[in-house]
Amino acid sequence: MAVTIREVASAAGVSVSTVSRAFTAPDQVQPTTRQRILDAAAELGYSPNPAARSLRGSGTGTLGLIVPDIANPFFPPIIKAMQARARHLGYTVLVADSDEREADEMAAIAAVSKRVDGLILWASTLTEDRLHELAGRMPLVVVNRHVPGIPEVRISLAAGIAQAAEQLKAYGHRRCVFINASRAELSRGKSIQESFEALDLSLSELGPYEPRFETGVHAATLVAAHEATAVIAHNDVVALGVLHQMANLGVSVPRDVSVIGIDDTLLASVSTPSLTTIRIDPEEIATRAGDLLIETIANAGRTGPGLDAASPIVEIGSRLIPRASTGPAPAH
Amino acid sequence: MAVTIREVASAAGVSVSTVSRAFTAPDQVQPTTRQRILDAAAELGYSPNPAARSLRGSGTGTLGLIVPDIANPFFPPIIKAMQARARHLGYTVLVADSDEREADEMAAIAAVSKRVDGLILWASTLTEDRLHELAGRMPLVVVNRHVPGIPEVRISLAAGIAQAAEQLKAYGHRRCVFINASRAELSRGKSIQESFEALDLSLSELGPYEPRFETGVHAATLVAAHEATAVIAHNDVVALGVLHQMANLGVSVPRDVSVIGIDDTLLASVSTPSLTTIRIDPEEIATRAGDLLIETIANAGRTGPGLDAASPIVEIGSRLIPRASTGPAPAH
DNA sequence: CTCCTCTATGAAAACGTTCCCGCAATTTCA
DNA sequence: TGAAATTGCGGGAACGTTTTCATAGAGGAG
Repeated sequence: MAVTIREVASAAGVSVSTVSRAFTAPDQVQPTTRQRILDAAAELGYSPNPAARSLRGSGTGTLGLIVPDIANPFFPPIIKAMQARARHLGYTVLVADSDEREADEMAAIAAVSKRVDGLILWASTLTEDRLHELAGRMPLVVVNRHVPGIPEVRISLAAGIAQAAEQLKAYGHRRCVFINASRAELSRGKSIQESFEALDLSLSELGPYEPRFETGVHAATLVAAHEATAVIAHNDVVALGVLHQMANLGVSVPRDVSVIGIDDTLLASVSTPSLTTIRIDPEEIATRAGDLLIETIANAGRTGPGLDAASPIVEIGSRLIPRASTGPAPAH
Repeated sequence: MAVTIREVASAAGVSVSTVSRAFTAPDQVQPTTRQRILDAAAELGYSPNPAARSLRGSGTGTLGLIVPDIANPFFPPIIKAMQARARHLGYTVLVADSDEREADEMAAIAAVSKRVDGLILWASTLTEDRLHELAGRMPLVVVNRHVPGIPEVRISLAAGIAQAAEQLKAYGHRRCVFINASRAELSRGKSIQESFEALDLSLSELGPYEPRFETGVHAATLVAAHEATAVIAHNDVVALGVLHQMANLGVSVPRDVSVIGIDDTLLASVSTPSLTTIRIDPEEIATRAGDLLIETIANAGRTGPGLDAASPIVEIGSRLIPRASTGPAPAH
């Protein structure tokens, strides 16, 4: 039914080998011949069948991306950016989500693993052993997870947190609250606590909770008890919960209390007041993770799997996006 | 490198044909033999290679979904639901976005078309001719687009709009404003205008604009001039723009003005005040569209392409989700 | 003029399945 | 009990590529 390489070959008066080469190794075929082939292909509407292509062993041309939750507003821009990057590099991206459950993640991996050349696992729930085993079978990149020997992209909130502390300090805040729902990026390196202490700001930690809107609602009522004038939330959704409850309590943001989110999702820019937040650039993370995977794939082909030198770690920074939910601390 | 059907065959002491049958037509092989094969396969960690499988002609086991914009918060829940549904039915979903530009949509289609058994095109920008041509080459389902002869899922906002009108009427509103940024679902059937007129409510239309937050900000300032006490926005993002600007203007929602969004995205439930909106169930639409495509694929295999009787149209309803952004009209 | 080295091309194997045929053994029916 | 139908399985072609190997011709060096 579909037009095959053979038809192109006979239309151009060459063998199938030459047609194949005209596409995959254009400089191995004489310019005039190549042009004739390309013309014939265009005329017939030919494009190579990826199934046949990958069967013969040259990879699938597809990258797998497993995220915890596609519907979490943090991920769609990342998916979009990775698609764009991958398409630019001649790859397709196959996305699946794990629902943050190990069983579902395994199922997702099983479903895509044979269709892709490599996998990006975001905040994987798998054990270290399983990840190593998987890495032995196919190129792997983990994000927001550290496993020795596996290439990794890590997000560092340090810069963003430091800037948040600087801003709050400059605004005259003294006592702050952090609503914790366990972000892997925060458990590493200089902790949020240290960043605040360095500026002589007190920081109380609430939680750990689940990263939900209701968590913010709940935590907001506790802020007063801590005599705090600023809140940093686990992410934008939680921060919006805080905003919501503050409004209910008749507490004005930012006049009485300042609120800071994390992620800079769409939510942050469309809330009222617009939300000061710590941005993690989706394009950067998508590009770096995608490129790292492609590099890992190339290396696997070259040196064989398992034989990795120091597996690379790339770090993504963050920065504060000041908006309307932060302002001067109320005069005491 | 990977374990093939041949190794399973020799491990189980049968031919490759039998192993193949054990997986694809289990009732054609004797139970004891089948079990032996399944055991051997499990032991070796065998799973069939999709590339080889699709090469031989039995489809790719993948559904293609092209949406205008992955990062639009309306789509991620739909993508997620379709993935879940498809996995349940033994399919994988390959998602791409068109950025609402014809050229990009063509590129996206070209990139995925050879890898999928069929395509779901959401609000396609392609011409009717192109769509017909495409439908001749592969199973196709369009959503939010009407093309004679092509299976279609359409969203009807009629019920939701009617309920919105009912609620506003009951709350005592008289004059309303609709912020238009061209929704295909509204241009069909009983128009929004008619729904309101039927309840003796006046409705002024603003726009058409772009469906952006800033559109809501802009439109909000115009509401007072229309002496309206209720606003229906093109979607939730625009509605949040309205909320934002109303707050700026010192207009209280819902005390002075009621606001209604469309889509019931995450935004609606986490805004302050929470947003009354018209919900389109993502699970329903994903399930119906996915099932329709699978059905279309099955029919194409049976009767050959192009030979379609009446191509089915399935309609998805909508309903009002009352939240805190609507309330009694202010006493005049 | 001969031999050698390239370069451009073709022939054919291989990739891992599925599925059509064919064969034997078993069951069914008269 | 014999013929016919059915069942369970194996052999092998086919799917559309890529890639290795071989070959023919073109040049270049001696």
